Amino acid sequence: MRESKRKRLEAKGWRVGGTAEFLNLSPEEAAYVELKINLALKLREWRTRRQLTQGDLARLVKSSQSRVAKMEAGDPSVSLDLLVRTLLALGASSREIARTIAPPRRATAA
Amino acid sequence: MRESKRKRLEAKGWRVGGTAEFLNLSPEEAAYVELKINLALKLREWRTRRQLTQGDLARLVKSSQSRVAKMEAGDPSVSLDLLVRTLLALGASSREIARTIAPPRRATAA
DNA sequence: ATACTATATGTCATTATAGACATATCGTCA
DNA sequence: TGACGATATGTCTATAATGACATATAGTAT
Repeated sequence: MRESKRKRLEAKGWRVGGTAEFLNLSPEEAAYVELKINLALKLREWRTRRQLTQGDLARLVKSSQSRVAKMEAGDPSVSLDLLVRTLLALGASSREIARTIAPPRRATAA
Repeated sequence: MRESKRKRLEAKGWRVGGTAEFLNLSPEEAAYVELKINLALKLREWRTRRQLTQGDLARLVKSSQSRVAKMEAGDPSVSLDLLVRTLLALGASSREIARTIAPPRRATAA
């Protein structure tokens, strides 16, 4: 991506709720990493809900356990493409992905 | 990504409404390309709305005119990452991106 | 403690995507 | 017609992301 140094740092110190504005990120950079982190969290949620190990999922999407771990960790080396493709492979719909990226106003809440 | 041959074909013959199921794509592959195409269309919409040429936008996001053209054409060589980053750079919000990926139920409609 | 299973982390060679540049195509205006 | 501005398309080298593998670190049993 653009500057992998920064990314490396970002993804290290993240905290679940209200994620990444404590570093000197431009608004759109922050939005971008938040978006990725939300997808990452959702991915783990889906995988565990479906009772799959990282290895299982890796086989399912023809990747590797380590890459799945990195996806779920929001590692800067994983692309949106891979995250989205993997979520789709897990059965997520476009709408569910959209909701993950940004919940609609007044969501019914799970 | 996975099979660039296919992708090459996909992105060629696309039609705006109800996009890509006329090729032998798996459901999730289809969802993935639809998602990209929707973002591509939105990108052009935002750029033209803001009265920017592809060259202007390219400078804005430190890319090149040709890459912007490819983004808007849904070229398989452009990543979700680039599309999303560019939309964010144009001022789109996560919610707007989410709505582009999948409109919420019963949208108020523009 | 050891052994086993799941997950995390680091590295590497291969592959995909990047920006850049040339050039073709299109539209419009003189 | 030709010239100009915008967009499209093809190709290049450089860079980033990929799967694979090794290995470290939980966690949970016995």
